[in-house]
Amino acid sequence: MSEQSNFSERVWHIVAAIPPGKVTTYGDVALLAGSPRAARQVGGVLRRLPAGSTLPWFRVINRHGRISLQGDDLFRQRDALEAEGIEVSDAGEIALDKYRWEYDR
DNA sequence: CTCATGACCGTTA
DNA sequence: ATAACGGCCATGA
Repeated sequence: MSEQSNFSERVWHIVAAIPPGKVTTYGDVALLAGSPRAARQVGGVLRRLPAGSTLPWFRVINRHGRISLQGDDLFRQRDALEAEGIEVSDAGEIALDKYRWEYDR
């Protein structure tokens, strides 16, 4: 009965399920949301999150294991990840092999 | 309805 | 390793 009506809602549910200390990619979220080619739109959804949202948007990075954001947003995402034990280089690189979230079920 | 945008990705060089 | 290019497609104006 939990049929999600639209892409944005599916993205919200998936991102909300990423456990602390883990990350996933835009492409993986798109895949789980049922639109394998809509990785770009995942970023669009996260960019338009309502102010005050508690969604852990910072646990989504790109396929290279790098933070896609620039400038101040890059620093904020890096700090949020480091705060839960994820190692991030100054350039914004994360070891996907080590921190990638495996969705099962 | 059309059009522009873009927190992406795979391929190619 | 980096960079350019084209395709992709949900969203908002």
